[in-house]
Amino acid sequence: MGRNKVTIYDIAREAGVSPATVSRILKGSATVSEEKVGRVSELIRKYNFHPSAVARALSQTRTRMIGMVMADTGNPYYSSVYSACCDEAYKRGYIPMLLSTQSRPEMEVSALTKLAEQRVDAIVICGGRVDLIEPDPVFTRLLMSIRETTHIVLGSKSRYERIYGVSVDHELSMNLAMDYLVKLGHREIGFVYTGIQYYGTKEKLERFRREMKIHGLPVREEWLIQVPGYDCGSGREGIERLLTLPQQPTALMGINDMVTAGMLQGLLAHGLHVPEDYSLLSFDDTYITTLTAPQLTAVDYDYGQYAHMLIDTAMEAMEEKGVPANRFIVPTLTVRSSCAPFNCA
Amino acid sequence: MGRNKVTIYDIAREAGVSPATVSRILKGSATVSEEKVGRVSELIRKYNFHPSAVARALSQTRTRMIGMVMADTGNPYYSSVYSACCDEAYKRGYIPMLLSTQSRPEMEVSALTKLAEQRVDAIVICGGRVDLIEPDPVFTRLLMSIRETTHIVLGSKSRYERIYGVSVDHELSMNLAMDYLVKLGHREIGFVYTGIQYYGTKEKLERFRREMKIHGLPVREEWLIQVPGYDCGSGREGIERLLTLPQQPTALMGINDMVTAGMLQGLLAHGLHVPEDYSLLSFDDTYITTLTAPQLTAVDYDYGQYAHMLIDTAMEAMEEKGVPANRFIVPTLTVRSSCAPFNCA
DNA sequence: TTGAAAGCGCTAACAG
DNA sequence: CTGTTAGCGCTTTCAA
Repeated sequence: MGRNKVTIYDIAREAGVSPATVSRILKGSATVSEEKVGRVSELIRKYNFHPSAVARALSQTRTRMIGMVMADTGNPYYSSVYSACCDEAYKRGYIPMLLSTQSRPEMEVSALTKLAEQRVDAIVICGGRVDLIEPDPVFTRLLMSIRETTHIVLGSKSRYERIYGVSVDHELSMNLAMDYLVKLGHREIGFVYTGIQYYGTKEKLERFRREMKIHGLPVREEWLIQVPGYDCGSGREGIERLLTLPQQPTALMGINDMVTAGMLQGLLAHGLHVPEDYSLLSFDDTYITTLTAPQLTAVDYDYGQYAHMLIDTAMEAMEEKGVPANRFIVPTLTVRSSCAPFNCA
Repeated sequence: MGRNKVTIYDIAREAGVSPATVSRILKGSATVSEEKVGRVSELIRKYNFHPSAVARALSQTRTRMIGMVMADTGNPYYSSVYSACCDEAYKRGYIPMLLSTQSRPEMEVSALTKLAEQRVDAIVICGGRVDLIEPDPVFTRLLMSIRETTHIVLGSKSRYERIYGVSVDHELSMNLAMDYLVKLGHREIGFVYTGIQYYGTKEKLERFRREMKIHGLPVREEWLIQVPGYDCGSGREGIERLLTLPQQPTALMGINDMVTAGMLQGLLAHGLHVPEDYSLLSFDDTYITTLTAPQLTAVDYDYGQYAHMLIDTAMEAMEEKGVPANRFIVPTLTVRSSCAPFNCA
């Protein structure tokens, strides 16, 4: 099977032209006579000829593929980013090659290596070790070596020369969340989080403390609850721990939609009501927020815009334009039904 | 950038050996002297040399890539299948190239065309027009033409010669669901569904009617509610329509997890309780089922096994083994908290 | 407007 | 065990 692939040589021979002419017709160079275009086009159709992207890539020393390394395609956050990036890449005539590392750090190395071998024209990395506050030296070295031959764009802040970053503004995200809750009258606010080793969490936590101070509210350390993962079960666990405390906040934030959905489950399981007993606010605003009852109010990133900037940055890097090292996307707040005003008795 | 890529020629020259020797070392053919292996390996490390998969593919006329066309990577069903397929492909030394068609039929054509041009060794197609009961002639023709050069495996039943299928057993799924509900004492069962143009839905519906008859239960047509999409909003809409009816079933099934989550929302919004007032049962059992409160009881497909069979079938097809045209994966039922026994008064 | 010919970077006989 | 050589299928000067 497939051994008998037809090539431009076959087409050329049968059409009585040179392979070069077939090649020209394939890419639509106008410098070919109508007549030959017709003959060749017909043969292309007749044989269902699909020119080999492999041969073309070898010859042009570029693949028109853009590699993507994502921490976890099962996570709706990443799958949203990915979907949007696909659209953007297609629009520009590129095809995305996604490698998911399934949250396993060692797979980041193999993913990057594979993409380098595939000679993708650029690599977009979202999540994983690039987000670590404490950079991993081995991984950094790999990144540096690949950067010599392939353009790299991170879906987070870049601290590296000649590696670009497009990042959510985590601090502004927290601001939005806090402002909203405070405006609703909440003065006692808790936060269920995970991943302090990552920038996103660290920045949110720091901004949380700062904003509390600005608003003249006391930070209650026991309401800052660290859980093991970004999943639903972690959210439930957070609530279990919270509910053992003698005093309770009136509003709670969860680090992402899954954790917050878990928190909601936990509260409901205890016969508590949202938003009557607790206001709940989430970060990311993936479709998860619309699946729960009540639906979750969440800080929202425009994934379309995010993807656009990611791919644009990659394109500009390839065109050797002067690209700014870091770009940020501005979060907004999408209000649904999980938060209510708090009126102190 | 990247123009100065190092090749096996550079390595060979500097090591004082032939390119062929470098090539042998790269793939680990044992027939090279220790000494040369050492010298070459060192240079490979020194230059961070990554052999070009493009050149290799051209030379071997195979890419070791397996293409995947998925209807909607945002849908957790497909992202689960994809993740599992990634693992399976990696294990076998293949790398997956995913193209999402974002549920737009016209993108199926471009996705297949691109994968054919990329010369992937096999293509796995999940969802989209291949699942249509009424096959699309244009699409079928494309499929037939690609099948001449590339092995194709469908994530559903295949009706085509030399195209293989790995499919969920939809009829058995419905059986499992019905048996469970009937065993709980439900006699009045409704079904919110969409996609009658697809096999999966048609088979479920037919089996639903048949099972009702077998159990001696009357089918109430007004409880078979067709909604516009596979999303949460459709589920809510289904419930709205159901609640206008004079009589109500005691148990409801939703065509997938999103629809069922929407149904749950709809019921809760009306002050109804699950499972006390209505039992709710879903199909697919993606992680969505664990995000709602109560968590959803659902018919479960083993995605790991599904992916395994999909990729295995592709491998066997490539090895020209005698592959059975269609294989099925056997569903199971995962019981959570959305169904309760029904005791007629 | 067209064709010849030299690559692109690797692999795989085939000799030696 | 190792080197030479001829592709793999397309693009791209360079001439004509």
